[in-house]
Amino acid sequence: MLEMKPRGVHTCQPIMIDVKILRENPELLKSKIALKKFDCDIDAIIAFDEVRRRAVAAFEGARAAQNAASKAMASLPKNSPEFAAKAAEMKAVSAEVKRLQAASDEAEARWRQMLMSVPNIPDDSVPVGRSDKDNVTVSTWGDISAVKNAVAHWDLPFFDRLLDFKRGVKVSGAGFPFYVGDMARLVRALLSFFLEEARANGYGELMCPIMVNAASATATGQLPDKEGLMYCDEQDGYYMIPTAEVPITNFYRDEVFEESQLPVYRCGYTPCFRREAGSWGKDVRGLNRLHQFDKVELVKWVRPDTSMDELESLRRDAEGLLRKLNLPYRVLAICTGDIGFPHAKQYDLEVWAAGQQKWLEVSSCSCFTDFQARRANIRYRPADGGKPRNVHTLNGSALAVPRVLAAILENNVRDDGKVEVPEVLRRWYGGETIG
RNA sequence: GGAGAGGUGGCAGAGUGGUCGAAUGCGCUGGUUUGCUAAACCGGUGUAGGGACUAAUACCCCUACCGUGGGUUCAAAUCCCAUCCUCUCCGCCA
Repeated sequence: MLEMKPRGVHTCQPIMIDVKILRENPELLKSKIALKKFDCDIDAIIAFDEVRRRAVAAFEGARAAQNAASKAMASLPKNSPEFAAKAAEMKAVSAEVKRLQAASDEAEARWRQMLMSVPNIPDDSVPVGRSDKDNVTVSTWGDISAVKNAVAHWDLPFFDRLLDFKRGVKVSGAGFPFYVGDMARLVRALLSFFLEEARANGYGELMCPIMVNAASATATGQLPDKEGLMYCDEQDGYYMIPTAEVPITNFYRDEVFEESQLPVYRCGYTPCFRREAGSWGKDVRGLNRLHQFDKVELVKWVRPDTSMDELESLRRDAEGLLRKLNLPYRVLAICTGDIGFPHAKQYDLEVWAAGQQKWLEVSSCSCFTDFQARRANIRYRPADGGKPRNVHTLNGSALAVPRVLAAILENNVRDDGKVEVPEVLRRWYGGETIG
């Protein structure tokens, strides 16, 4: 593990799940979590909660006594023998309090660490399953049999000219291609289209830092376990973002909304960086899997009772892009065994790449309920004036550029070998074909 | 990169070892007064954890929190060290 210089303020509430559920309904929690693929010993955590509470109570009791004695001392004359005697007597008490405090702190730290290992509870509507084989196709759009002249995008005659992987390797390394000329313009057109659609759907745009501190990466769940996913700058303690979800979600870290402000929608375009060590070997060709790619991300902060509806509308917002691009796609409801650690529910959108005869994931729309909001300490104050509660957060790609680009290139080959650029992009692209 | 100043409650801003979770002002909020509004006056107004009691995330008790982490001390907002951040000046720079 890397030793990183700490950066940014530490969020002081890294409690991953609602402790109440843990205490009051452990069996339910256990059964729900068992549906996911993560190891997590709820019984051990509950048992340790008792240990922790005893340690905390012991320390706090001792500290209370010490504080009381201290207050009494404050009113004694400083040079009096009583004062000296009391001070001497309190030395032993002080040492004991320190010992109890250390024990309490240690228990607290270990407990938090244990809670970190508890994944989010899958929503009841999530299909039960063990692996990606059990994901459920909930809808399909477009006619994949209507595609003519389909070619894998890397076999297109202009591929090497407009997508320069070779020079990318020279300049950076594998997985860092250059988009050249018209292709660069097409990427820009896609990004403009995605952002304008997001704006029309009510998402306020952010241009984000693409390097973040450890506190941010922890809040969205990349740390502590997945640092291998990210490139990082050890010298200054920065991480290259794997998705705009990280800076955008952290935009409101440690903040409290008024209930009347919710829901809040934001979007942002960023390059995304993925080390993805060890995952190579398949999808190595072309645009399917890159170390750097461009993506527009949508993020929502919503009232808890609305989050599942918000997930549906988020998904529709992402789907709308594929429809307007006229690209066939399907929607998968990710099953309990394949769903991510912080996810309560997740849909993946997969576009049909006719040349490869493959479905490529271009979006993942997820509801995290209050899981990320707890880590990131994002709350709202209820309109009735009650205590602040955690919001629910959601996010979805809309969309990831390279695979959408691959699908456009593979599905729209004309008889003359050029690729027809979707109508909705021409406003920015400034032409009808590429190639 | 160099020099200096500073980080305190929603905001402004006191506080340099002991009833300080923290003066005061503003804001917000409840009330009194008042043709209405305003003013004036009185009161309330942070978060988290633990305990007790509960229908309760309400009341009560305790603990912690004055950027963050550590140290000194019987006792730390206050002293020491480290660190992050902000501001001003200089340098460098798209």
